[in-house]
Amino acid sequence: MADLDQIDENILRELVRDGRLPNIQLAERVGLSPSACLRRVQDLERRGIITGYRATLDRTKLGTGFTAYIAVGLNDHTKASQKAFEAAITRSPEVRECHNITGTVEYLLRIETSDLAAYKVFHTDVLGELPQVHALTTFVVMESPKDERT
Amino acid sequence: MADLDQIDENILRELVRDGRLPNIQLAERVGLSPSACLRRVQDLERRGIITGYRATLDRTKLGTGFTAYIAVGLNDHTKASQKAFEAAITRSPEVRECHNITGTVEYLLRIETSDLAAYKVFHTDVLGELPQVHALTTFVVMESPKDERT
DNA sequence: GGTGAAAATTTCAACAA
DNA sequence: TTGTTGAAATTTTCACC
Repeated sequence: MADLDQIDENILRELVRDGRLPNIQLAERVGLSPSACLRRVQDLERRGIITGYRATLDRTKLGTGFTAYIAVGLNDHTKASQKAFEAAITRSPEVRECHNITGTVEYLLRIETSDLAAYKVFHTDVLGELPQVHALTTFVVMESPKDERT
Repeated sequence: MADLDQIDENILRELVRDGRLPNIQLAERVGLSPSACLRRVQDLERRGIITGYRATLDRTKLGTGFTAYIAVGLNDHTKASQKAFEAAITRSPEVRECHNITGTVEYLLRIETSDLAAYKVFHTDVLGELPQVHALTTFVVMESPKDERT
């Protein structure tokens, strides 16, 4: 699986916190020379443990300030229904995440749109039109006190 | 609000895709000189549009293969309760996201732990001990057919 | 894992459109 | 205001110990 020592874990923690931390400073924080540190980082990348680096944006300052989660219940639990639903979901850019969950409903979706009006269009014209969908419960995100989505 | 031109949007798109893209290459892709490009990136950072950079990890290769969402209802809706709850949540590394939502409950949390046993410990010993918490509903993530968390 | 040096990049002051 | 040039400061990278 992984097999990481304490230093590797420290490296990951620092890079998740700041993906642009200069290798020199990273080395200092984890107690290695820059070259040894770089070698470890490159190893972590090569092994697929670090999958990439991303800038994180404040989406409220861009157009896409509206976020909601939707719990979706399907009419039945057949594989065919699930596949059809997932296929439709995958095509919709408003859907940023789709999780198949345990519980009273089958799916939890994260939706991002420019505003409530755009959300309503998606809710009605896209989700409302899917024959597999039985119940929709919307939770509008008002604030995110913590958000460490990677 | 934002007021971004096409070049800014291109910069953001590239940096979300690869937060470590060297400024020289970024400049080339958006059609600017390196220094003009750097100035724009620094502006975007200063204006809070770029909020940071993160390494993204393959968590299945680490120990943290268990993911669940929890809907949390509080006893009351006072600001004090919310602040106390959010403070406790922020300290817990298992909590990767905390969203304040509309609906029958107040919060939706995303929890990541190594396995179900660790999750149970968190559920009982951390969340169960918070005096503000009234109701907890767990949704275990079985699969994520789409996941574009940034 | 460390050292040291070459290659590459970031950064910024001065200048131009 | 926005972009460019050029050079110094910093960082990355790698062969060798």
